[in-house]
Amino acid sequence: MRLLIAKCEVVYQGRLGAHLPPAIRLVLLKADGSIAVHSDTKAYKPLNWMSPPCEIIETEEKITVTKAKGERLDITLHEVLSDYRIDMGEDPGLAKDGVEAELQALLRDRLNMMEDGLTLIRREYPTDIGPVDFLCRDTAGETVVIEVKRIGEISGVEQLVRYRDRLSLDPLLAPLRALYVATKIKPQAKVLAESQDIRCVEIPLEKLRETEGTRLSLF
Amino acid sequence: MRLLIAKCEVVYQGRLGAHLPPAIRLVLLKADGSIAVHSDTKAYKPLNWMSPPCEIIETEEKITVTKAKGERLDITLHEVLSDYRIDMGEDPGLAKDGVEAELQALLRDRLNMMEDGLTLIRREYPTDIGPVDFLCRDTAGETVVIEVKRIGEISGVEQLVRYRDRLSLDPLLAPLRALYVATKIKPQAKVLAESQDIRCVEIPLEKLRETEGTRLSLF
DNA sequence: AGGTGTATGTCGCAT
DNA sequence: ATGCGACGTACACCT
Repeated sequence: MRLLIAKCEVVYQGRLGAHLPPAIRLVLLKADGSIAVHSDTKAYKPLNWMSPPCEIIETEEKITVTKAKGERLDITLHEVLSDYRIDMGEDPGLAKDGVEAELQALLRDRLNMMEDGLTLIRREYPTDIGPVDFLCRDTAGETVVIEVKRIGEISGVEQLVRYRDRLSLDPLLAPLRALYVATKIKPQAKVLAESQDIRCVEIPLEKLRETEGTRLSLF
Repeated sequence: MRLLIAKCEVVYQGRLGAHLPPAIRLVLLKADGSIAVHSDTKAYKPLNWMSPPCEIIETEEKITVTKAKGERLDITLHEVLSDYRIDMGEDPGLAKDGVEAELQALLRDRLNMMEDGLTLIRREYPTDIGPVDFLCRDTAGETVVIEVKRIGEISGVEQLVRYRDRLSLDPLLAPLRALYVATKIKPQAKVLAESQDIRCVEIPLEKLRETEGTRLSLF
């Protein structure tokens, strides 16, 4: 990694055009071939950047970065205040939990936490407007379309309505109803869901984790 | 701005959980009160971060960051390799040339590229759920509700459906139909649009730029 | 390579 | 505060 602190001017031309007047900034050149220009504001976001693969050409007073599709970043260095390099070695990487993928994996083995007696027809059931998280059958033999979200917001309800409408065109799946599952569902999303005859189920992550899965409990 | 390079271990608990095993990383503390942990990969994204407002408490071997809503970032410093501070002064900020705005401006003078014989009733026609990009009349005297997007995705279709539903309540505007215009429209959005009787028109940006506007050609 | 959905998305702006 | 749309969204995952 290379940390270059300099008074510089930046021009980006690509998906849009952008210009940065001269000021002192941090230019961050990573080992992955990326480059980013940071000011002392904007939290974690750089003012300008280019992600790999890109070509970085450097002279005494200019860094020119180009990408395949005609994108271009020009950094004019007016004064270099510091130029520091360090070898960081390999990064062991990041472990995450609590994302939608984990939720789905947990729920797959705990279908009964969403509703008693559900059996799985298919996970990621494909439709031509996108995949349904879970397609299940209930004890009465009705098909249940399920959308899972980490945080249940309005847009998720709309997504679910689309899936239900789309699948209701298929006579093999009728009759059909929908279920909205999230660790937390926002009040307005609940209102919208209920107005669309969609049942909401909130399952806190801790509760999911502390229980054994249905599948496991069979053995 | 402060650039801290250290062998460190990071734990984030908040909207999700994340853990970083010990390794050499860059800890970036900005004047805006933000903090970000960067590795030598991942292009412009930090591995972990916290944006302001947040409270940063530092001891010899630990940085603890907390936010109002129970978010928490713990950085354990095993070995500090470098600790550099610099005053960057005010940043003059970023000037951008928008693309969405340009697209609309170009189309306004080229209504016939969306559909032959359109006349403009109003741009940014106001409704109580937001402004319609273009409201036009066609050769048959029908009102046409138009939504313009740079990239045509499903959510744009939904937006357009809401506008059409809303405006169809106004007897002065009936009969009414909708048109979805974008430089590129995604397949799933097309499917949804057509199922809602919405016509899709794709107009590449280059094509827009190379043509003269209708308005101009009148003179 | 292109399409789709997720994100600790973030960032504005309007309500 | 919440909702909604835009972003050079970036990014992983799939065909």
